[in-house]
This record gives sequence, C-alpha cells and structure tokens, in this order.
Amino acid sequence: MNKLLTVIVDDHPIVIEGLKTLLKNEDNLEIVGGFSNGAQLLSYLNRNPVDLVLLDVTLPDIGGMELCQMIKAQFSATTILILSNHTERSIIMQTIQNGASGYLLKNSSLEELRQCIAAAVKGNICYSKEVVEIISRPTKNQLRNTPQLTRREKQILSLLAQGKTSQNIAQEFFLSSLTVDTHRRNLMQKFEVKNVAELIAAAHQQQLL
Amino acid sequence: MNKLLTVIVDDHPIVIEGLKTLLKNEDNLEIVGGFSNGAQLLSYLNRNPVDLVLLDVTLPDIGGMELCQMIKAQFSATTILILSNHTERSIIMQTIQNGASGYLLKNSSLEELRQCIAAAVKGNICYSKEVVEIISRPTKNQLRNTPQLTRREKQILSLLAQGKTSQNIAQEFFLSSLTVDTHRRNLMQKFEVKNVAELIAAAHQQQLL
DNA sequence: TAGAAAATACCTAAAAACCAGTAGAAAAAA
DNA sequence: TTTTTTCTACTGGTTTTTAGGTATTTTCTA
Repeated sequence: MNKLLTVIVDDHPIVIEGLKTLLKNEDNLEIVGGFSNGAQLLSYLNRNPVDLVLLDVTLPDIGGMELCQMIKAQFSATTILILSNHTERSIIMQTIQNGASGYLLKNSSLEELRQCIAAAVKGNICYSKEVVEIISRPTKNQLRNTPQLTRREKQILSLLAQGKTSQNIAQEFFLSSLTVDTHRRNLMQKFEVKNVAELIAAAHQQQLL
Repeated sequence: MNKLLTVIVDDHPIVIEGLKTLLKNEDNLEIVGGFSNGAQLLSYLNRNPVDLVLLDVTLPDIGGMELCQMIKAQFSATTILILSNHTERSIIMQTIQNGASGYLLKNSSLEELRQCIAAAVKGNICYSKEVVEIISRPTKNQLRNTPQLTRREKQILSLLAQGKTSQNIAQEFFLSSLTVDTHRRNLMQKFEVKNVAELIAAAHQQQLL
C-alpha cells in the first residue's frame, strides 16, 4: 500500500514542525508539505495529489470552514482532518458538515491522532476524546433559560422570520396590526433583545425556528 | 490486556447471533451477553462488569435514547456503540448527545465495526462511512443557493445579527451610516429577502452565522 | 369560580429601516 | 494595464419598527 500523502496547514510554523516530527516515523504516511495559509494549500493541491489534509480552522487568509468546502468541492478524494484549539461546539459541528472527517484538539496524543487518521482515511468520522466531551456537553442554549412563549407568540415569531411585517401578520391572523406590535414587543422583551434581527438570531440559536 | 467484555442489545435475535458469529474470532473482545430489550440489559449491568454495549435504538420496552442516558448515568465507564438502521440525521445526532460513542448502520463491514470499536473504547467517537454521508448531506443542499458575500457584507451581517443598528455599525467601522445602509440593501438583495428578520433567518439556515 | 395569564387593541412620537436610484474611489482580478 | 468588483457615500422620500404607556376581553387553571 502506498503511503498517505499528507499536508499540514497551520498558521503557526511551530505546529507544522511539531507535527512533522511527530509523524515522521509513521510508516503509513508521508508529510509532503506544510503551509501557513489557505491560498498556499489550494495552489499545492492544484499541482499535486494529496490524500490527507491536517487543517487548522484559524488561518490568516481564509476561514477553515470555507477552505473545507473548497477542498471537498474540487478534490473530493482528499480527506480532511481538523486540528484546532477551538473548543466551541458549533464550530466543531460545522466542520463536519463542511466535509471534514474528524476533529482533534492540538493537545491530542499521537495515539489519538493515529486513531483518527486511520478512521478518516477509511471514510469514517472520528472525534478525539476531548472533543467528545465538548459535543456531549449540553449546549449553552439548554443551560440558558429559554423564554417561555405563548402560542400566538410562536406563530408571530415564525412569520417574522419569514420577513412578514406586522401588517402582513395582522391580516393573516385577522388581527389589528397594533396587536401584532404588542406581541412583537413582548417577544423582544422575553428574549431580552433590541430588535427583530437579534430576535431571530436568538430564536434560531435556541432552536425555536 | 484483558478482553473487552461486550454485550449486544437488539430486538432481533438474528442480529444478535450474526454479530456474535462475526465477532467470535476477534481476539480483543469477548461477547458475554445478548439481550433483546433494555430491562434485561440493565439487570445484567447491575450484576456484571461490561466494557462495551452494542446497542440498537429501537427496542420493545424503552427507547434507545433513554437507555443510553441511563447506562451512562449509572455505568459511566461503559462504552456505548449504536448499531442501527435508522438513517435520520436528527436521531444520529441525538445518540451522541446522550452519551453514545459512535453510530453504525447494520450493513457496515466488519472492518468498519472493528475501526469504530477501537476508536470508541479509547474514548473517541466514530461514525461509519454511510453515517458520515447522512450527516453531511443536508448541508450540501443548503450550499447550492448560498450567496457569495464580500468581506464587508459578512462583517455587517454578523453585527446585524447582534441587533446593531446601521448607525451602530457605521460607528464601529468608521463609516457613514448611509454606506452601511447600502451594504444592508445589497445583502438583502443577495439573499432575496425583504427585511433583516428574513435576512438573519436565511443566513442562519445557511450556517453563515 | 376567582385570579392569573394570554390575547386583544389603542395612543403618540421618535427612530430606524426600506426603496430606488446615482456615482466616485479603491482594490482586486484578468 | 485594463476591467471588474467592492467599498464608499449621497439624495429624497415612504414605510415600518420601536419605546413609552394603558386597558378590555378571553382563556386557562388552581
């Protein structure tokens, strides 16, 4: 079996070197490049075959998410493994949806890295132990008390998210637009927000839409 | 190293037998039990040490989700791997939330099963290839009509979601509020929406926030 | 069945958002 | 270097939202 052609992308050269050293003795993979930004990576990918990309999500030129998408769109055979210090749940989940095959924190052991690489190149997804803890932790939303909405408020919230004005909504429900205004105001009060934009964002974060 | 004490829980006896046969020759694990419902499993767990549970989510007496939680609450050292035919995205995500260390479809290969067991007992999470596809699928659809945003537009979109007014944003970026208005208008045009409320909702659905 | 919660509706006035254009400067791409 | 895109800013007008309130009726529910 051929060795896995592997590249490392990280804005810290130290991390690149560290990984190179760590993986030097792996007999099933070969580090063929280390890049400090997304543009360099894409340029390399256009010229050379690559099996595996070890990718940091914070890069100077382009977000790791977009980069993920771009790599997957153009080089679908290439496996992406995220190696990051980001411990936010939403970020982790997003990377997977953008085509990454796993997520590890930078303090992962070589053993974990091996494990995840093995799973990833076989097409599976693998999260390291620390990442598992983050994922299983209840989301912020669940900790934060989600406001208790009445039936009407939910209806109106949903129509607001569809871009309807108070008047539109009033017509739809055979109400006075003034009534809708009141509901709208109560909604904003319950969510402790200043305007509809923030209202919709908050509602979305709490999975109410 | 001791063998992994493994139990199988599935309401189809055939599946239990099949798995037993399949895993009989694995030298790192030993099947110590096969149960067709949750009560039997819990009763066994109370009397015997178990390292790994291969669990189906559809059981006659109790939902796999609840069972997962109960196992993890009482026997936190026990690893749970879901083995199911459910292909709904939300169910898969939920099992992880409830403490499972992985998810495989029943048509997975022995190789995949091995891979996931290995990852799971080390504390990682592992999804089989088919499951990966399910997880990544819905977003691909969403990505189709994702508008291409400029850097400024992204910045402004993000501040809008925080409930900032055009004037607030203008101050933050040392711009005229009229400029921010223009960006805001362009954003709405790109997303084909009528106002910020819908804009935020659309952006959220496309994971741009 | 009384009291609480929810839904309804109104007033005023300021603030902000939205519409439909135009247009120069700066930056990026070809 | 030329072309295109992005960012910037404006005019002028309309619509909608937001921020204070208050108040009656309906619907739960304890």
